Amino acid sequence: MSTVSLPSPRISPVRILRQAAEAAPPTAIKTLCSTCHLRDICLPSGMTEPDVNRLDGMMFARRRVLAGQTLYREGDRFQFIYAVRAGTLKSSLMLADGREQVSGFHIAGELVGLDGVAQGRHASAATALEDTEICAIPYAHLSDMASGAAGVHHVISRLMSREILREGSLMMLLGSMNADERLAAFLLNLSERFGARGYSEREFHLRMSRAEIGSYLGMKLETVSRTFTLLQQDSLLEVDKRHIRILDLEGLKQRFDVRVH
Amino acid sequence: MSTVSLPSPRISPVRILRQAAEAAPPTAIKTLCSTCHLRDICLPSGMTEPDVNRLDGMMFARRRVLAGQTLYREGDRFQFIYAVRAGTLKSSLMLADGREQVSGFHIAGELVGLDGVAQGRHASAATALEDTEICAIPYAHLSDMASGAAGVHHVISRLMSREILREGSLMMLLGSMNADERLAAFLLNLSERFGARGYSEREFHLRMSRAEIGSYLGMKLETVSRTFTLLQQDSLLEVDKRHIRILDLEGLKQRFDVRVH
DNA sequence: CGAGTAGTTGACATCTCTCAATGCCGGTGG
DNA sequence: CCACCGGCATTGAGAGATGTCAACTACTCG
Repeated sequence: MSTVSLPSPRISPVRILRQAAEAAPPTAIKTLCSTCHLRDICLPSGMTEPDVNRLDGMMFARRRVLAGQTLYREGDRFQFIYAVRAGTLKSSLMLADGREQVSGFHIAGELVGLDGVAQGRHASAATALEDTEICAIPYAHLSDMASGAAGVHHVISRLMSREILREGSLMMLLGSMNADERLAAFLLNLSERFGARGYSEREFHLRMSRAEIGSYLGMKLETVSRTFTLLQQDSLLEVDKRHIRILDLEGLKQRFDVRVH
Repeated sequence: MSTVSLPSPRISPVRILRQAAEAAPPTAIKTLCSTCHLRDICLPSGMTEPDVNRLDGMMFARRRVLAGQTLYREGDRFQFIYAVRAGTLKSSLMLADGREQVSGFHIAGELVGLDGVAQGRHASAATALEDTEICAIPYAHLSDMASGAAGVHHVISRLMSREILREGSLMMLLGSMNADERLAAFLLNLSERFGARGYSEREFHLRMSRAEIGSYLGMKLETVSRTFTLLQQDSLLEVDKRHIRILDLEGLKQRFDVRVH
């Protein structure tokens, strides 16, 4: 059993997925940003106090999404963006031949669903990788609020721009790195995000399968697996299934700086 | 000599780049969105008339960027977003070993520079691939205007979200397609963008080198070249250096739908 | 005319994918 | 309690794709 880190230790990993089951309706629980333990890294980050109070006025509905359930699917009408309170989600596109392309992973304090703004429909699907809890933020309200408060508008814009940056760096990764550089970059990115949330940077539990990592990084699951053992042989990591311990953070950085310096 | 299409036929391709030369200071010429020939596909697209009039009030400065010159560089302070009036730009990141990673190409009617919103500095550089003309749009003013006009705010958000989508689909491309599928997808994407601007969908002149295409698509320039000849052998294209004629648009689509159906 | 840049092509090396076998774990049913 | 099964991960061997290095051409510029 993993002794490890990461969101919501109280959510039992035993509770298991029934693959297709639809997400439960919103519960009645409402949430205030100003008292949330994630307030400094989530939506309200960078807002002035009056703006955060305005957010509080919206009383976001909290919702649980069990492992394997979807929060929204490709083509669904876009109404909410979602803040992850605890747990992990993946974003993915279904290719018509049935395979999926994973386009991102989202952990506590991150926002999901911004891809819907352009067309009023979600361009990707979001699926929980473990039992997960989110806040549903009605985009229309947020948007209205933004036109009254420059600060809020700016925060939304920054969030979206950050998303652009995130994808830009992934592109770089896919475009010009080989397998071990990609995996190193991926692990370092996760490590950093965990660190920023107060979890261990050096030891964590992956919530995604080898296939999902592979899809995200543009390689096959076997290559992911081989690359894990390679990094382990080089004494950079200890890997036990999904449990990861980084032995040599610097070495890992160099591994992926080979190309980028 | 290419008889071909694409922006600004009046700009002579002969005028040549002095690689490092800095962009000229803004000229005094100002521009109105409401009378611009690109108004339906550029920034004002989707805005109400009063909102467009407000844009007119800002009188965007027009500016010329000669081939090879940069509009902004990685790390530059973010002040403007730029609308391409005529010509072609590329966005790219410099990897520290000196190589560049191209992250996008931009033609008339498209916007460049949104990547700066997140951090107040540009995360990429923009370089003209031919003599190019742009409108400089002061982001702060636009942003101010947005907090007064919900429509403007929404337009900005949509633009940014569209950028996210664009990158998302590129990721898919890099992640799960092989060389000929990538090149086919790239050409179809260009074809579509040209078509939407009233240029020929089937015949155009590439403004970027094989190396730039390769960087963008995550492959080496030799592979790009080989793949061009492959598509030509399959009678899907006629290629003469940068002059492209698509012989079989449907065939090309199938080529890249192999995976996506 | 000589030098430099861009593109094409060939031969070979390297990497990743594909296919297949195996091991491990947890859950289920006899 | 044990046998069996399904899902996930690991590993090996060989095939296939792309990268690397190098030669050659065409074209432009000075």
